[in-house]
Amino acid sequence: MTDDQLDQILQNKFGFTSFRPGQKETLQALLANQATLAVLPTGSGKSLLFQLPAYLFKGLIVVISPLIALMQDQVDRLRAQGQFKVALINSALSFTERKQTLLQLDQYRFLFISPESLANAQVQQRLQLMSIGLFVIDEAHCISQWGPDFRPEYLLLKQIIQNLIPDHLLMLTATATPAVQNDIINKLGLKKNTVKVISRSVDRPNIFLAVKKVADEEEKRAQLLHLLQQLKTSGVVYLSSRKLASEMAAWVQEKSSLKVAAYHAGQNRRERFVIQQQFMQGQLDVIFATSAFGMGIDKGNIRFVIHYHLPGSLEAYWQEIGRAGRDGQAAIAILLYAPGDESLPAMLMSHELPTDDQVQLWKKKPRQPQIMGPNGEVVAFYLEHGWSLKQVGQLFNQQYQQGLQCLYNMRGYVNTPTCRREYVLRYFAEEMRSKPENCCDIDQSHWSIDQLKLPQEKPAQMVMHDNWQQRLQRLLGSE
DNA sequence: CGAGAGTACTATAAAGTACTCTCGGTGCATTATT
Repeated sequence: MTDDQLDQILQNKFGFTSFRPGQKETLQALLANQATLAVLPTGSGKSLLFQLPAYLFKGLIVVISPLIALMQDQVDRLRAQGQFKVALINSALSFTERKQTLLQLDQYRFLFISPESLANAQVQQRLQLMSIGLFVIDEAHCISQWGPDFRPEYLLLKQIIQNLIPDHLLMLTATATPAVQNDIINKLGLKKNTVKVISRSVDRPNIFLAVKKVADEEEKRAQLLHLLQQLKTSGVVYLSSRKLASEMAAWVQEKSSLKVAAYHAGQNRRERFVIQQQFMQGQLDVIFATSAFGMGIDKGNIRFVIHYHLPGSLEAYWQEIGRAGRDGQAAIAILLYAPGDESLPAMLMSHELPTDDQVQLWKKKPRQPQIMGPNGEVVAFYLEHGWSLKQVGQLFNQQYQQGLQCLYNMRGYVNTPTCRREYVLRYFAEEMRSKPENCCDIDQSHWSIDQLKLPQEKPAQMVMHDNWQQRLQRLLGSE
């Protein structure tokens, strides 16, 4: 396959005249039969990387996706493009729908599926009978981030890939340090030198970076309100507590003329969906969110992201602030920091590893995972899937050590005496090529919000035509 | 893990000490009995 042929497919089938940076290199690596890890920032057209191969390879294209909503998005998009041979398998499907899909799987070109559904033995047996042209892991950093302690099915992918033997393997992510890249490769049982890594700069030069150090909670609150009143535009405030997200939203609603709402996993899916839609359509100015808010959010004109709490890693921080300024216009990221803020993320990642005794006890009474504390079920999962006690111990230990290191580096960002952008890029093993005019609060110690010339959005308005009920129905299934 | 709130104790009483309690993030999947 020559360059010209790729260009032609792009033009004829997708209507684009040229590839975006990184796209062609990734496709060429796949064509050269290399397992490929593409680290490309949001907006660089990652979907094309599993859509275009439908014209390059025979066989089913399996896409692993972490969120049902993401799957649904991709499926909708493909269907809108006229590609109807698209299936998805997840818990939103009824039993009969799922059975039908599995039976007719050979009529499809694409299958979107969660790692949990893929772990199902029947699904795997069915896939064994098919030839798989391309196996894609979307949001591949989840293997490293969520695999060990939160969604252990991610760590089954290694075995599943070895069983299914897909012709091609593609891992996609927007944010991964070299350490995370290696972790992904290791946890999938691949050899580092057999994987082609394609990466582009993670820099987002249109986002101004700032840290506001405050003395305590009270000052932080005041500072937040002050900032929101100055910004007067569309943005997200991230917090690490559901309760506080709701409380702060209510407080700001009362103290200002802004239209705001909270968003976290404690709300039901309907509520969350409506809030997200309202935000996307400009009916809400500010969302007070936990880390539940983000993946799959594609709103171009988010002008600011404020962190009320310290995230546990720079990767997480960079992903969260990366939701600002997607339209390329000026945006700002502000981290509020009070002494001692490290303790909340430290707590969130402290995994109480059960003792050997407790695991032995669980083995005798397998139906009582609660004897083992918070992560008992995850430990039990690994034991049931053939891990040894020692391996599980090592896995959790490694996760904990990495977490500590990440938090340490996050704190480094807060305290860095030199350019913040330089600090972040160094963390992602990049060099800074050019400094944006408005870079960060270290370079411009007398910065002000006015000077950044953030485009002003219209204040949030109520819009009556709402066209999302159908989509909601699909997301919630027959619930 | 660790901060902050609440409670019990002491035994001149008041305020300090020691303790216990509570709270804190992300999503798949939910089919079953002793």
